[in-house]
Amino acid sequence: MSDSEDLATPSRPAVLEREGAFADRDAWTAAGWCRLETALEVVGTRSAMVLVREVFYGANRFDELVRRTGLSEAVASGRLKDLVAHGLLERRPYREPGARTRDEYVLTDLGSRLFPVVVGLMAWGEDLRDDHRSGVQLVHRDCGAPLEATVRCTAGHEVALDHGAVRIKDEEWAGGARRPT
Amino acid sequence: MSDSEDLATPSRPAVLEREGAFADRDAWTAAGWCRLETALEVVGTRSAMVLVREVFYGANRFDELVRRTGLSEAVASGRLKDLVAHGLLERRPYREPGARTRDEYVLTDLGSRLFPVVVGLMAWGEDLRDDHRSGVQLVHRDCGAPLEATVRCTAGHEVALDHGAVRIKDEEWAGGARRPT
DNA sequence: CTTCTGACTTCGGTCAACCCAAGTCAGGGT
DNA sequence: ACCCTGACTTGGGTTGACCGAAGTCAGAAG
Repeated sequence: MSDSEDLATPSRPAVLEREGAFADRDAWTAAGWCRLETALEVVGTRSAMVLVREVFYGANRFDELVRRTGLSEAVASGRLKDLVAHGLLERRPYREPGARTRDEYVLTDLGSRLFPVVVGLMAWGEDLRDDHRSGVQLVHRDCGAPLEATVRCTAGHEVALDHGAVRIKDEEWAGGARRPT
Repeated sequence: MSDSEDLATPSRPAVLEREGAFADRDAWTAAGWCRLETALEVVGTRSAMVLVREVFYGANRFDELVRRTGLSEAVASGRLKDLVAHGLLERRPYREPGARTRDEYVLTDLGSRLFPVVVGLMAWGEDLRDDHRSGVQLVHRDCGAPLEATVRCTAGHEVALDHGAVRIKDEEWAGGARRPT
């Protein structure tokens, strides 16, 4: 399809292909539908992300999380509540010898599934600054090579951007509603 | 209960191992160092993310981006400027027959490297809502299977959370500074 | 019982991220 | 020359994300 205008001709970077109803540029707005926004409501803030990061790094206690994230206690406290409420973290009691029992925050399964996102953002942050030398690095424990996030399909193929496609999940069902939340 | 103070024993979810100077919980604060924060300064807002998403979906023009993201023109305009300034997007002129030349926004290489992050967030958003039926779906164009983001090392091994480690990239160099930002 | 300490909560206050509505501005069409 | 349209910009206002400092509160130590 020679795009009516000549705009498809010059080296245009690869993007996702639109399939089905999604192909019609105006029939659909991903606005309220895309789960990206759902995700961002929970982890779209700096405080949420750095807290999650620190939990990945093995910090679990309130004071440790506050100190290592640099957040204020108020924000840390509030955000931790959110993260627990949304099921990313779980509060569980612990007790140091000679101290009263307290709660620590540990990753749930849902929380740990953010791993690719965290890795992806860190890797991209390096690209952004073009700084692959300073800062903190994630590596494979076994072989020492740095980590990166990749995209693949559930069938196991690695998928580059120009081999991906977007579509509406359940067109039948969605067709009726035709409206974001 | 056995898990009063022997807090490492009970089923504790996997996290990253801390290596080198990073092993000392107090010697280091990732605060200003972690590139996660660098990344979030640029794409940490909802507006930035949804714009990037729409560009991945093949929207390039201002009005289209505004309409499909649901952002106000003012926010879209400002954010697009940021994204161009940071090198995620590139402005390039186009012209429809019988209209004056305008600019459209296309992904740069840097921008397209956010692909795993976008996929990861979308997949995680589904887990969060436990809704794998409605909304928009990314699939492998060739085989139709849904996409997911995974973590692996540059040597090609797939890396689960409990096989990853954190460390300071250049301890020699960083040791002198010992301070964020 | 009192003290101490870690984990919060509450209280101002700032700044950034949005919104809607109403301009402005540039260039092709007529 | 004038109009129209798409791409912004500006203005006014709300909300949400943060901060620092000052409480509160529960329970082990003394």
